[in-house]
Amino acid sequence: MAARAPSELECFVLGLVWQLGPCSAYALRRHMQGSPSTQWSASGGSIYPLMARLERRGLLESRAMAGNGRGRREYRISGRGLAALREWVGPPLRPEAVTTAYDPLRSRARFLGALPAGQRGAWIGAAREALHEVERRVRAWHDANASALGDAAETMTASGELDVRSRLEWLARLESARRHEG
Amino acid sequence: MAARAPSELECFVLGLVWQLGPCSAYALRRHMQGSPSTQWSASGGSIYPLMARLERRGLLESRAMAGNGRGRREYRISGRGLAALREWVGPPLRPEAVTTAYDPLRSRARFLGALPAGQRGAWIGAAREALHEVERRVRAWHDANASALGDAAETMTASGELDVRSRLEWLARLESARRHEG
DNA sequence: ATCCCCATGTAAATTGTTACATGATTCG
DNA sequence: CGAATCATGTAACAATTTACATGGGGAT
Repeated sequence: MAARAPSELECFVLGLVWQLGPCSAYALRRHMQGSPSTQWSASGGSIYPLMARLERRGLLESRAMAGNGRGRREYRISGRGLAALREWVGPPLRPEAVTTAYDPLRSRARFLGALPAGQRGAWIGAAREALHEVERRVRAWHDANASALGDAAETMTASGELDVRSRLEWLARLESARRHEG
Repeated sequence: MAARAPSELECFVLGLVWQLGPCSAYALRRHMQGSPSTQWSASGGSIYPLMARLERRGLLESRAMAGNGRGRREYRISGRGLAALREWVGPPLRPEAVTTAYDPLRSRARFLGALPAGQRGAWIGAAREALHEVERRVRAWHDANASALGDAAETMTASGELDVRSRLEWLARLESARRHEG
């Protein structure tokens, strides 16, 4: 009867509840949807059943919220929940797991050579422009949320500013590799 | 009766067939499994039905291979397949799509603060070690496959050497952000 | 009263994985 | 021949998304 290991999204939500403090499922969804660096859609179809599940397993606790809505509940992380979060974060990742599992930009860049030569530069330019747009959103989010989160490192990972910078460097290297061929 | 847009994995396989030239489904799987920068497991359960599907849709063509195995077939990309590949690669990605969609390392790093303070440095060290291991595999793969692929940029994106470098920089910045807190 | 937004929930479809089954070939 | 390996295929399962349904509250 070994309880199955929680999924990535389940642990991620657990982490968010830990980080944000007590909040409703709806507030958590809004937070995820508003963040510039989200890996999941935070759709109702995933979040509501997921949080109910986590409560049944004793990783979240909830109490009914006054005032608003249907069975509106406020969730907080339990002691067992924090332990589960640590069990998820802590163990070192295997080499296969430190490399990104799913990445549309890289997948496509890999076959850039299938495009007519004249289009490749424009493709890279458009990707850089999209990344700059993300950079702007990250800054805006950072300014709006810096106070709500903990330390600087936490804010940096939550906003995704680390990610954007890495990707811009990645793109620059790709461009320079392409340039050196003529 | 608009044919649905091919999935990411379907397009990725299309790209690989284009890049590798005519090959069997098995050879393609081996290539994917041997590559250090794979985003999919390349399991039989995904690849075989997928390539049969792509052929039914006219994006791949195949002919029976002599000699070996059951219905062993050699696939090549068709004209329509190349067009579909270009339609997938070409269009600029929206900002939401240039950011990685799924990333275990970043997900966990985001909640590093949930670990006891004394464990955080070790966690980052272990992640760096795992990335160095990937770096070694990338180099070995690069040396073994450089000749089989086209230009330098193609080899770099296929091996994932761009990715490892970016991630090591990402990790270094994370570490430095954590250090500046005490 | 009605309309719109907040908030929760459900059902179906999509996509991929794991585990297994099966057939052909090669090698001792 | 028998075992290991190459090669294809299937069936059950898991996770998430999309689209939809529903209910409560406030504003006009």
